[in-house]
Amino acid sequence: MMTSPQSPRVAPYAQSGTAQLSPRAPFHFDGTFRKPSHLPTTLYRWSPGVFYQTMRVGSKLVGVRIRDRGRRTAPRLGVAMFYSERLSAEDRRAVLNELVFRYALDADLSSFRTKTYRDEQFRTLFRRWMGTRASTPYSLYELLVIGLVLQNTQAKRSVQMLEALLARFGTKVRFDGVELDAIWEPATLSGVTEDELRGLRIGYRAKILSRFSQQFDNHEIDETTLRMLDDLALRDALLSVYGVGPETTRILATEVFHRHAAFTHVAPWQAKIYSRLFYGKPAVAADKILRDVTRRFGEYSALAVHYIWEDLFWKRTRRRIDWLEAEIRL
DNA sequence: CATCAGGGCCCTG
DNA sequence: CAGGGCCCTGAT
Repeated sequence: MMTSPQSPRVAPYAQSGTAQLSPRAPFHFDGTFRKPSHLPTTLYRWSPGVFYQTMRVGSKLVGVRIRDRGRRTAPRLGVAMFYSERLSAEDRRAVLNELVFRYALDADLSSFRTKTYRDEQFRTLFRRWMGTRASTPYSLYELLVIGLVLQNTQAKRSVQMLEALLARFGTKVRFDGVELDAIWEPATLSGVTEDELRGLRIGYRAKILSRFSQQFDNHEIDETTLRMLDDLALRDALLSVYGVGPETTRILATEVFHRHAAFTHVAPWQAKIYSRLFYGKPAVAADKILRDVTRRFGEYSALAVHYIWEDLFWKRTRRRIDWLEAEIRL
């Protein structure tokens, strides 16, 4: 068994560029940057109107602060970038372009809005969150790592596995008074054996992590290429990755690739929750839920469900929801 | 103490 | 196409 050295800690970054972004209206800042149903990690930090994360641009690991500088109908984001040295104009541009993609800042939600505002059951909820993007701060590789530690366990152990991996392979980054962890690059794991990974208590996931990391490293999996595929081809490509099944594919397609129709899978524990939300009863079959939601929201089924799901978990942050606690076990 | 299920997926029959 | 097994951990 190996010992786990502390993750490298880079010297505090200085501010190295600012910019403004203008998302297409409507844009909901907190709905987009805070996802209360997601695994809480040390990889980002949210508080109302402010979001911190890191982002890799080439070999550079850049700190990013995003602030709400507008309104829902006239959105504007103040972006500050932090790095150990001055960032080139090209690097700054790359960060901004990546933010536009990761948060779908130019998404046109007008027909989604029209459709959902006609939904009798949830129109108030859709009004409350309109402008929220189905998004994630993570790259494909990073969300794959998160998805991996989420598999076949409960949130507590997922956090523990992620912490162990970050302590061994991650980087700590300090900027603007915050300290965040950053996920390693795929190449970092190239010389690492499966047994060594198992030593971090990630179990059978070691094999999966090794395999897809290597595929990223040798560009067999390439996020930029995948972005250009149509929904079906993307789904096939993701499903073909060893260790990636229907649930992880749904998450990646929706949140990394913004495929708003990607409501393609309902896990049993989720079915119980949707049953309550949509039908007001405890146990509607997953395939019925899938059919009904698809018929109801069509090409926006994944985005619509995202609003409804996150709204529930927002409520949970404010007051205990007994029936929900029984289903999720954190 | 032993047993079991968990925010999933692979593999076998 | 259904169901057992997988690493490990905390709950029972």
